[in-house]
Amino acid sequence: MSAERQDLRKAGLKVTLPRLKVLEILEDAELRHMSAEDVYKALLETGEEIGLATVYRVLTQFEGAGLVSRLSIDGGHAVFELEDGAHHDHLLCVKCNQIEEFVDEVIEQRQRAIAAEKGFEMTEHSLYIYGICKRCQAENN
Amino acid sequence: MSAERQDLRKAGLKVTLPRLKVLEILEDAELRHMSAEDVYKALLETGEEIGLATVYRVLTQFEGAGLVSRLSIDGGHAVFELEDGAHHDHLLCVKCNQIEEFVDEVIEQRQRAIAAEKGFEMTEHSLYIYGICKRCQAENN
DNA sequence: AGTGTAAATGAGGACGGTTTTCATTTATAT
DNA sequence: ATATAAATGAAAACCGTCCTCATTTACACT
Ligand SMILES: [Mn+2]
Ligand SMILES: [Mn+2]
Ligand SMILES: [Zn+2]
Ligand SMILES: [Zn+2]
Repeated sequence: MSAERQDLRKAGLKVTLPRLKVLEILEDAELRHMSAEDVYKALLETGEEIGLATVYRVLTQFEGAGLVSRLSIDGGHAVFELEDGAHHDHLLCVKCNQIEEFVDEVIEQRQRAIAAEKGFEMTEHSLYIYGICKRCQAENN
Repeated sequence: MSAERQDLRKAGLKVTLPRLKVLEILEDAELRHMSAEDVYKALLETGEEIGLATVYRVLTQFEGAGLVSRLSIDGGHAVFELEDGAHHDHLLCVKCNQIEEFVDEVIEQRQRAIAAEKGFEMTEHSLYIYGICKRCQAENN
């Protein structure tokens, strides 16, 4: 039994072809961060005829099961990535849409402190740094 | 000439009734953070028959003119607030949708440092802390 | 004040990403 | 194998936001 089948079973999800294929796409993709549309197109390229609605459904279920996490990018569409258990935040290039990741314990700590100061019971946070990546600076000058 | 008229003139915008009324709503509202729909409903309550499309247009123009700023809340609709020149970030209650503001220089600094480390030319950032506010903790236990 | 002109408005439709509906197919327990 | 609940695909619905275009309005110049 493949690792993907086990992952789905553990997540309490029936092992179906769409779920297996979506999981494979996410694992094999060169891009770590993919929109539902990206996943859908990648499926078409491998010859799988899976509907876009199913892709959305499966990704949402995967999120619920903790297999993937969803980024809500400023004003646009959602982006999904395989969940690896370790929290991180994102840098987004506004020119080429490339996404980089980072972790900063100082920021994490300050966030907890701010929530505490305000009497908030923090459930999560979302931090995006927007800018122009190194490559786009060089190219576009 | 009212302060609002001057503000509009300074922003290079013709002084029209919809723009004056939207500005008044934002200035007089008990809530500092309002969606386009909120503004639209507030206008209806004061008896002004201003179309929702116009509200969106005016808010977008105000944003362009630096009179208001727009928050893009996780997965939902945009929220607008009067621009006061000083950057700040937000805490959002996931129960009652109340919004609080904060400024943290340590976080601001770390963000700049991270962008620099990655070779990014930072243009902006968005930081939201989600949680349960003090009041909702007390009520909902 | 009256007039011309460009800009702004309102109504309704378009739009894009996402979700829902419902008839059909499929996975899994027995 | 069979039964049954769950999953799927196609198409339509949804929702916040933006656009189109005919009409109205603000403002500059008499
Ligand atoms: Mn990531
Ligand atoms: Mn604010
Ligand atoms: Zn780039
Ligand atoms: Zn609350």
